[in-house]
Amino acid sequence: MNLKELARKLDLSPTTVSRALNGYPEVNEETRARVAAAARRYNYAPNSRAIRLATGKAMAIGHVIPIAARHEIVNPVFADFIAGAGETYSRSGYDMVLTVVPDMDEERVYRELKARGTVDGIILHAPRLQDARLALLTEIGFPFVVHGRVTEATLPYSWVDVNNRRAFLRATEFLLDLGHRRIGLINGLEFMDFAFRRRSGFEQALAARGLTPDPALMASDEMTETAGYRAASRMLGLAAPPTALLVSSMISAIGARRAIQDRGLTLGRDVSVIIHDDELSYLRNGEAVPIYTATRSSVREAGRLAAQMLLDIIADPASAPQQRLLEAELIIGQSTGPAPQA
Amino acid sequence: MNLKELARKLDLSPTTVSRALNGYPEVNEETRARVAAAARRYNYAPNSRAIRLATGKAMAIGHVIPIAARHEIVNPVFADFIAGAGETYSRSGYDMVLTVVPDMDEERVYRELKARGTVDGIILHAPRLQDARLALLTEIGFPFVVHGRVTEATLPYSWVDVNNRRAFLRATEFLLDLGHRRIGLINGLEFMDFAFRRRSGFEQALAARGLTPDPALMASDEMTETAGYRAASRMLGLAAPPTALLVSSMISAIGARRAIQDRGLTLGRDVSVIIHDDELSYLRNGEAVPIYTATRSSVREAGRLAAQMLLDIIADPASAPQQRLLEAELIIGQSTGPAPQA
DNA sequence: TTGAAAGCGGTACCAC
DNA sequence: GTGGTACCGCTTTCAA
Repeated sequence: MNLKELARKLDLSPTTVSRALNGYPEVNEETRARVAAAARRYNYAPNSRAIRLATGKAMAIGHVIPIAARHEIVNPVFADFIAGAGETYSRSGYDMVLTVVPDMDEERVYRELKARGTVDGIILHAPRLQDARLALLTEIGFPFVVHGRVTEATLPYSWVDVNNRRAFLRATEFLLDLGHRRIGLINGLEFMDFAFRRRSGFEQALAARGLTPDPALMASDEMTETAGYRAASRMLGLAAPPTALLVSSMISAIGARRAIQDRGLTLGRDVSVIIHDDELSYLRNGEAVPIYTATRSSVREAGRLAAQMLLDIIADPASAPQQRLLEAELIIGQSTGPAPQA
Repeated sequence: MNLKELARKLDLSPTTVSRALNGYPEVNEETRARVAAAARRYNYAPNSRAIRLATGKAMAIGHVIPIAARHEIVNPVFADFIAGAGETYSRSGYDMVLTVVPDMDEERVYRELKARGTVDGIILHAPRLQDARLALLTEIGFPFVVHGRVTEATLPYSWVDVNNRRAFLRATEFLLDLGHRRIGLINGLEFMDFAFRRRSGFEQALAARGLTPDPALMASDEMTETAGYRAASRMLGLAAPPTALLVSSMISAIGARRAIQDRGLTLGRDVSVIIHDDELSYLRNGEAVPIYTATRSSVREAGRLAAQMLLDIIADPASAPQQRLLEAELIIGQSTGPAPQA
């Protein structure tokens, strides 16, 4: 059933039917009611391909995942962000198009996405400290919002980010307050902007107490279980091992825990662990546990916001750039961390 | 730049330009070369909205995630499947549309997806033991492939699945061979088809040795850290606690590990753990660890296959239904499991 | 308040 | 081998 057929059944013109269905004011209310009833009766739904061609809008937003960051898609942070964005889109009648691109021809993909008009705008994931995509998208005039920030950007741009620096600053301070002096940082790849910021928060907290970060107690690698295991294992094998670990992702933290176990150490006695990007709700019930920070619900909220921001910018390009910094929902449980060694 | 403009520049008709670009044989090769050059020069890319309207194809596949299974999106299994499917789509010029639907109006969503022609077909995720969506999609004639199976289906349908039953059967056998007799199963919600199959494999292995499954040693809940913690904690507190745990997801396994620790037990000495849905590559390097099973790469392959299967079915509906069962890539590490108690 | 008709940017059939 | 033209199913002036 399409518009023309429906109009014929009603003995009306397609124009009027279209107007009635789309809430135009000039339609006789009685007519509108008849049309609405018929539409329901015949299960009419407007063809989205036709609407898109006629209006020149794609009614879709692209989420582009560089394949280099493919493990990224498995990252709960990414998934939560997507879930949040999806809520916004479905409320606004937009589709969410997921594109996985081999990073060799990233530029071609973005250019084509624009030229073919598949999507109206883009959410950029996994930004680097400096990221060529900003300039490209700005140049071709493609609306976009970055999930995260690009520290070394030279152009204004829109972004939504969680305050990674502060989250790690506070977590580090917390450990310092407990008396820890040798804290290991197991971080993501630090050409990624978020990882860079996390380290900066970590170092800032140490510096504020007059401490110099020990390079041996800092690791930067993919946030996989393997990498977490290796990093933790190496640090714990040092002559002066860390008494606490600050881990940048839940996945690496699994590896870190395993490393602790393999060395015959006990979490919460020999080592405290802080996990970022994690949410263990049972910890909220007041059970004795190590400390941790959580951002997962913040990230979902970031997804909702970023999507809405992009829709707003598409509706009114003059409103760009917009920025929004969310505080990480930092939750610190009751600590059973070790008495720090002298 | 659109087709008409490009044609004008070349002093050719839109028809010829279209044919040249789309590889029709009747075009003069010299002409084709000229057209190709101009297209590149002017950065021409055909408008996908126009193509879609003209051809009546959406060139897009929908992946629908029931919001009830929203944590599902965070599940590595889901993400890997998506990543695999994405590879297939980008090779075939298809888009992947992710739709998160509140399960209240699931039916409406599917009907509209069909009526509006947003996508050419659907991949169905998170199927239940019996799932009304099969009948609905079949009735409205919407091509689809299920990621997983629907045990109590009454209609033929297409699916791609990983052999969950066998994976859990083998894992259980492995533990039995080690001498374990009290094995705890921490499973997902068993109205979900995959979870049902996993339990069935578990029970089948026990039955083959004349053992009766102990209800106290079986848990079925969401695959969250919280649930994993609770289930493991409960089982370990029994008068006759399990000497090994078989856990259905990496996330629940984190909780299970934490429960083991909280009770002062040691993994690999007091308790063995098997994780499904997990891939710990460092375990492959021969380090002494408990046992585990892995399906993650199988799942990515499943995603590739399911996408391809759907594209084939769309191209030739007569080829449906198609089915494909993949064996889980079962990896069993060197065990450090406990000597089972008498 | 309603309708006729011209697009939107391609595809594909039919002539030449 | 190339071009003319009628769609695809809507939206959106412009007239009535």
